Amino acid sequence: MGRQPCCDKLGVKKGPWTAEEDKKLINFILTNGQCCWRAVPKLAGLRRCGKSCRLRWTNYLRPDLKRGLLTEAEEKLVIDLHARLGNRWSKIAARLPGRTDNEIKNHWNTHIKKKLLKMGIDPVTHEPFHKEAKTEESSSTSRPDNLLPESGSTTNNSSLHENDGIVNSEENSSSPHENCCTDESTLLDSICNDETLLNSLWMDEPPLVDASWNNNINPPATDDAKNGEMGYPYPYPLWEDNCTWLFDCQDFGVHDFGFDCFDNLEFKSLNSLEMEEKH
DNA sequence: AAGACACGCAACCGCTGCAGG
DNA sequence: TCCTGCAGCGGTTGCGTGTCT
Repeated sequence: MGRQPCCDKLGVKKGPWTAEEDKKLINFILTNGQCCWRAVPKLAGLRRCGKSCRLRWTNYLRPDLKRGLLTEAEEKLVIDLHARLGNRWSKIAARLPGRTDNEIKNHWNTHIKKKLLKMGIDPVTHEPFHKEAKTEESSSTSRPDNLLPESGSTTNNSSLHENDGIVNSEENSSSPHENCCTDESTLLDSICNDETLLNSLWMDEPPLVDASWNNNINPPATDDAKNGEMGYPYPYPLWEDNCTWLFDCQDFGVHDFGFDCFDNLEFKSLNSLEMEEKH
């Protein structure tokens, strides 16, 4: 329908971001918050597509991001969530504070998929291959785990819990986890038997960590948020806790950017300034 | 030491869903 | 109700880096 491209293709830069571009984007978002992404490149003085800016921010520059490989616990959680949600990486990422959908997707494709294949588990259905072959013969009754109902149908969480092939104790007797890896099964079981966690997993609400960012870098105020919503074992990433990334200069010299202003006090005042501006 | 290959990650592309007019 | 524009999502690609021969 002649829809405009998301950005003016002419003069829009592609490829890896430079430190200078990162600096501009960070500066802009820290002072203005996340507004209309389409307008960001212009306002921030970047020759980038708004989409590209959003991706760069959410996947790389966001200060609440955890860096480094997924922990074993996170990996297990990803596996479990994938069994329930399928390739809905953003939903999965929403349950893993500090992790991005892209990161999880990459990790899945490069690590977890291979692991599962090695274990003889189909990474798509989370069923052991031999079992899958069996069930395909009498397929009408079986349902791949990744075809679970949309999260809108969360009215009967307990029944889901009981009936889900992954957690079903009956199913566990012939589960891939037991066959292939007791460590995996132990942890998965512990996750799956955690009613609170499971219920929360079926809720369609993202954890507060994301909400905080939707609210433009303001740290959560509630104790719930600090303790980790839904009883998550993960420490809730606070802005103050995570701003250290700026000083780590992990991939570029933040100090070279003139970001020395980013000490805790400055962050706090910055936050309060933003709050004032909004009111 | 150097070339080939494999791997992992960042970024892009195209599609979808949603909100506003 | 339809159309349009936007943000967001998931699949895919390409490049940088590490490892092997």
